[in-house]
Parts: sequence; C-alpha cells; structure tokens
Amino acid sequence: MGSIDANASTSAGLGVARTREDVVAAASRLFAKRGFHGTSMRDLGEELGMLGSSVYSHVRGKNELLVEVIGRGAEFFNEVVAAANETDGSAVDRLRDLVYGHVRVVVGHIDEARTFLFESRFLPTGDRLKIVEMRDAYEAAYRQTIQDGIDEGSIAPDIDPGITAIFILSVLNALIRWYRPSGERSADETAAEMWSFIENGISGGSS
Amino acid sequence: MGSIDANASTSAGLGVARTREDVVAAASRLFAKRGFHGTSMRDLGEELGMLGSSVYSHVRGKNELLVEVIGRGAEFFNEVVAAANETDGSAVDRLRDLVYGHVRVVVGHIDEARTFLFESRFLPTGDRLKIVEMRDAYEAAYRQTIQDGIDEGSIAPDIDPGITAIFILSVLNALIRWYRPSGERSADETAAEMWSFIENGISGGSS
DNA sequence: ACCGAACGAACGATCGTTCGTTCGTTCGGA
DNA sequence: TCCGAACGAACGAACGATCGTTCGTTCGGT
Repeated sequence: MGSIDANASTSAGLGVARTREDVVAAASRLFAKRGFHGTSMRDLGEELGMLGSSVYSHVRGKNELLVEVIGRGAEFFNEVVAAANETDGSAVDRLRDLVYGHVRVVVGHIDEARTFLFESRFLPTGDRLKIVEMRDAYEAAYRQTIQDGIDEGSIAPDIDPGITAIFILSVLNALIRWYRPSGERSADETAAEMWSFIENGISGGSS
Repeated sequence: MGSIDANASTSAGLGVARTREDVVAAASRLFAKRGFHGTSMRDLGEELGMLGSSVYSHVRGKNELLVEVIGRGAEFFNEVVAAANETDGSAVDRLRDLVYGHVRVVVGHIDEARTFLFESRFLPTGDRLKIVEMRDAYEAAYRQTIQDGIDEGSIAPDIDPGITAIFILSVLNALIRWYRPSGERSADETAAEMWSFIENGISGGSS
C-alpha cells in the first residue's frame, strides 16, 4: 500500500483542498450507511462540503465510485488470504489466521467492508462478475483449509467442509452488522470469542 | 398491437382480479431482489402486469408496502419464539426449536425475510424503531435460552450468552444470503447441519 | 346503473450528469 | 520582482430522465 500524504484530517477546515481520496472515503461512509441507491451525488457533495456537481472534478461518475470502494474492500480481504497462505502452521493455525485477519479488516475498514458485502449487487455487470468470482475464491480458501484440517486429523472428519465454510463466513460477515467502533471489545478480543465459537460451539472451549 | 393483452397470469388461478395480497407478494419479491430504493412503483406495476399508477388502487404508497412486507417478516419470526416458549423441554431443546423454526421461516418466506433483514433501515422512523425493538427482543430470547442452558448445566458455563446469541443469529441470518430454493438440502436438513455446527463447531458432532 | 380496477396524462421533486464560468494558486519568462 | 498564462477545484444553472404520487377517465363484471 503506501501513499501516505499530508492528508491528516478527513473533513474539518473549509477551503482545504479535497482530493480523490477524500471523495472515495466519503462515498465509503455514505454507501455503507444509506446504501448505494440511497446516496445521491448531492448527498456526497454535502458530506464533502461542496456541490454535487463538484464531485465530478474528482471522479468520472457514481458507478466509478462504487467500483472503487468495493474494489478496495475486496483487496483487503484478499490480502488476508495471501497472508494466511504464507504461514507454515497447521491447517487449524491457518484457519485461525484467516478468522483473525478477517475480523481485523472489518474492524479497520468497516465502511468498505459493508459496501463490499451489501452493495456489490448494484455494480455494473462486468465488475459484479469479478467480485462474485473473488468471493467464491475466498470461500474456497476456507473450504480447502478445512479439508486440510480433516486430512491432518485436527478437524473432525464427519463435518462437511463446504457448508462449514459457509457457517464460519456467516459468523465473520455478520460482524459488519453488529460491530460498533465504540464497543468494549478490541478486534483481537472479538476474534478470540469467534474462534472459540467456531472451534467448539456452545459446548465451550476448555481454554 | 393494441395495448392490453398479455394478461397471462403472473399470480394465482383467477385470471384477472389482482388483490392487495398480490401486490404485497410482488413487492416482497422485488424489494428482496433489487432493494427498496432500487425498486420503483413502475417496476412493481410491470411485475403485476399493470401500470405503476394502478398499484395505488391497492395500497396507499410505497412506504406502506415496505412497512407491510417487513411487518409480515417480523411476524413470522415472532411466531417461532412464541412456539419455542410453549414447549416444556430443556433449554437446549428450546434453543434447537428456535434454530429449526428460524430456518423454516427463511426457507418458507425468503423474500419477506430478506426484506426484513436488509431493508428495515429504510422504514419511516416510527416503524423502524418498532422493528429494532422487536429484533432486540428476538436476540434476548436466544440470550436467555442460552443462560437457562448454562444454569441447567447443559451448556458450557464459560461462554458469554450475549455474544454467543449474536454468533448463532449470525449463522441463521446468513441463510438468507446463500440459500437457494433449488438447493439440494431441505429446510430441516439445513437446520440439522446448522445445529451441529452451533453445538460443537468444527470439533464435529458425535451424531 | 353501479363500483372497483386499471388506465394514462400530468405534477413537482429529485436523480445523475454536463457545461460554461469563476476563483485562487502555481510557475516560467522578462 | 513583476506579470500573465495555465491549471485544477469548485460553482451554479441547466439538461433529460425518472422518481412517487395524483386525478379524471375508461373499462368490465355484477
């Protein structure tokens, strides 16, 4: 990543030059809160302290903003999979890395994650297909890791890797709905609770 | 071609007469598929084989439709809680009843359930608050049942009832995203897989 | 003849977008 | 040091389309 400008504040001061980065950030916020169809270019302008038409000085149009926001979200999640694949632990270790990484992404980039998950269906067709493909690959990474765990003997052989991957991702993705930055739990504390549930359900971990 | 032929039934057996019920059903379908803001009254009319303005012969307006669809979804889920509270089994039995009931509602009324879960934020303020309240009560029912299980000794005492309730509802609610009526699993088969995961996670059920 | 359902034109508002403009800053040549 | 050309950011009016909604009219069944 990189490109850390002197772009300290997100909003505040009037007359401060806005960049494309500010516009994308504002779009993330509003798309996440009100939805893509519920956000107008004039809403976006207001959020940025300018007119709706002025937004076009920075981006080509509304769809381009949706593609950009969702693309960033997808990138974050892909990095988690790549990182987990580079570790050389057991399958269960890699699965735990996937879970912790996912939670960190949601906690750290909740607006992009929300838009990625809820608004992808409104993407232009080509971009939408790419995202669907990417999501399938993400799910496949979980499925494969679970299968590896079964082969290694560290995960119960009587579970279905496919549907179990879906269940794990269900718990992870729902974080987007209930997590509030003001909450009492940190990212890793939340991930630890999740991992305990994923490992043993309501039978509880004897950790 | 003139204008009014193609009266081929979109709905039930009676050839011509559309009822308010048909309108609400069509709204459920479209709100679930395209979202509330992504569905216009003219879209709704087309789905019903009439003009957008004609929909107003059956309902007062678009918001009323959203309130009605979501209200029906909420009612389904409330019935599940009421039914589970009437059984006299153990806490774990009641929890399992809640899970199975939830899955049956989603499978049987997926459009209402989708709209209930995804579009509630677009409700008029008063109705939205009611739905939030109802959802809190729904979550509280799970939390209380888990607590009962802990008190009875049938659920591990080292788990947090609050966050565990959230995790269970995460798995349940996500069904709305991935379930397809053409799928290979029945409602109860799906619920059984879920229950196994909720009970023991990836440690597997000894079933 | 009655009555509800559907039509179809029209409304005001808002949508995404375009375009000519203003305004402040930057910067090279004299 | 000064000047003016060049530029990017933002303005603000306006566009065609579509939005939710209204209303007088027409149609078909009883």
